Amino acid sequence: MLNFNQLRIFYHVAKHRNFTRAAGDLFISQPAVTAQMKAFEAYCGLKLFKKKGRLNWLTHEGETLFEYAKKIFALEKEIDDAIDDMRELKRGVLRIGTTKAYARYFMPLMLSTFHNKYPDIAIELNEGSSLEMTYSLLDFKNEVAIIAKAEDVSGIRFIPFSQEEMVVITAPDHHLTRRHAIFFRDLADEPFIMKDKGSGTRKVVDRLFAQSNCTPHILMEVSNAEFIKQLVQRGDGVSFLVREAVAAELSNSTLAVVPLKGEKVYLDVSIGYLEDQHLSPPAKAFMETLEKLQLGKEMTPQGIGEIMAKILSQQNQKKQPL
Amino acid sequence: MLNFNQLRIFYHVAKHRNFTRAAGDLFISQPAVTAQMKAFEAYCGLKLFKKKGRLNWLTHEGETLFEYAKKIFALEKEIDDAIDDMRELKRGVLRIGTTKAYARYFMPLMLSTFHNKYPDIAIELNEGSSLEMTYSLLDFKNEVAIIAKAEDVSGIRFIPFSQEEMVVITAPDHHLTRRHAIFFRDLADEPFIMKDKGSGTRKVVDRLFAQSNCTPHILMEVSNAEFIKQLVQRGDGVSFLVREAVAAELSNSTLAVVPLKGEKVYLDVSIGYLEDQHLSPPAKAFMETLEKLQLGKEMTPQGIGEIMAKILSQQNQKKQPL
DNA sequence: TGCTATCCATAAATTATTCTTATGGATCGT
DNA sequence: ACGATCCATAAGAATAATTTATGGATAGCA
Repeated sequence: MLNFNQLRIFYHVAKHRNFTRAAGDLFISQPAVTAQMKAFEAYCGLKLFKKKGRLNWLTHEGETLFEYAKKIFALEKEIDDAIDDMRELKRGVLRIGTTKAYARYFMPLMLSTFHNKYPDIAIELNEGSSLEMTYSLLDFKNEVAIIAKAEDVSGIRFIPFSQEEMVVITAPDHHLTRRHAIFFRDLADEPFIMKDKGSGTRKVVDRLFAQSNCTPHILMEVSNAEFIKQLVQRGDGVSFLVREAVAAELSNSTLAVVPLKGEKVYLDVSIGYLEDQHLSPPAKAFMETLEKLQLGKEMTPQGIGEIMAKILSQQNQKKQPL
Repeated sequence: MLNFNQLRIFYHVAKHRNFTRAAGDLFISQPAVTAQMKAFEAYCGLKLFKKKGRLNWLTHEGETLFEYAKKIFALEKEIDDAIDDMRELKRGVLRIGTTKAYARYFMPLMLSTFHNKYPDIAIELNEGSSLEMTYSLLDFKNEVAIIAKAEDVSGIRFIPFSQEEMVVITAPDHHLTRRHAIFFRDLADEPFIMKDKGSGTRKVVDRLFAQSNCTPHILMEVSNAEFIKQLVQRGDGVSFLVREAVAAELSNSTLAVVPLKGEKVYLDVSIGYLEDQHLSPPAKAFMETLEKLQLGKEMTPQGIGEIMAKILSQQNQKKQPL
């Protein structure tokens, strides 16, 4: 088996055609070089040097090996650089999983913040239901998941990130739209467009119906929030979604929100990652970035809207001093 | 400094995604692998593996390093192959120096014999005067020189290879041509075409004139034997050359030979190489090839003509059993 | 020609590295 | 729950690499 230590010493000897200077390069003593070169020639079964007086030449065989050694140690430098880059976040991949809604509504800003700070880290954003994304952590497809914590899964740690207000949505001309505020149980009387199983939204809705001791009249079970919005808009039924997801429709009044009596309902958004796995440097950096966004987090629920505002103000602060 | 031992172990671990099998590959114990991988991760400052139960995965960083490791160890294999090839004479260079006359008259056959036996060794044939070729050994331009031993040079060993008969050449219609035999001193009366200094032929001629107590009447001093032959052919003078060099002209009678009274004169052809330098495998193989050609060498002078005949008969012997 | 500086070789001792043995803990399939 | 598989840990052993000290050879220089 080729001894790379000997090859390295050979490389320096060949470079200088001088044992003593090679020793200097490598911060070892000259006899060490002599010994290793003797061993290397013995391993090869070839004479690699010719000595004329105090001049040192390479044999043709030595020259051949020198060419290879150059390639090897050029590659070694590449490797060392790659290691440094990965450690210093000048290279790497951040694999995040999230739901379609999150991907659409607030991951872009979140990721652009991260990308601003670590421009050399490639971002891989995967979408799926909260549950799918939770499992994607377990088989290492993603390192971080930004999802509604659907249920406790052993091995995964969730830390709360934001709380999204959830609202009853109706068509603008829906009969409920005229009401000032309703009870959640009132929704049991309406055709309800239900989000698919596996989503955090569904979990909240199920819980609320259960707490209200009634069962929804489910018109349809849909995974795609965009589709839900269209159905509601057509007046086929009502639904219950994260406010942020209908922000555009509310501002142009294609959808309406009916206030609920009592406390506001929130969807807890968490950041999940594997409990006893080290996070990769990019993932660690991402988590730190997120933590900073929450630095001034008050006790009051904080939605992505406020977080986004914070991000934007931070970016402005950064730009001003320049 | 990157530890190639660790990289090698990492490479095998990554290949199998299994520490124990890597240990098996390398004929070391599994704890050795564990220890080295721990050290390697510490060196990199990066987690390289993820472990899920008994399954082992590479992190993205690990995958990146694995790609590099593959390149490194592919190169290592190339190096090992190159070393083997060079040792087994499947690769290499034979650098020979010789005189123009030799290069023309008998190196081709000699080298084709060698090339037959070692088809993968490249042959580099350099030409120059005997003296130049002797010095070319000293500065490592050539490893072996086939020349007339011009003079003792410290550090170079000469071993006799062949003895070439030297003959007086004249134009077919020259007045000497009619003589049955002449004394060497008779040549002092003729315009003599002298070979240049530094050649073995010149040395013999000088010696013979000195022994005959006379000085030649030098018409011209020429380095090129072909030119000498032309001058002699024109009848401008006589000269004294190796018989083998004028074989073609003798057979078609464009030149004539005048026999010398007394013993025949020979030019000693030697093989020179550096005394205390190891010969490269190709050079060693070449020397052995030459030695075999002389195996049945008798005490009588043996010229290249006889050696060539021997080579040819050996080649024929080889061909017949097939 | 001898002096000196440079450079490589050698030998013995030391230090560093790598590996082994022995053992234990975790996981997974049956 | 049991055995098989696989990795981790620790202590000691084996191996490899290096150092120090010294000597010999060569070449430049006085």
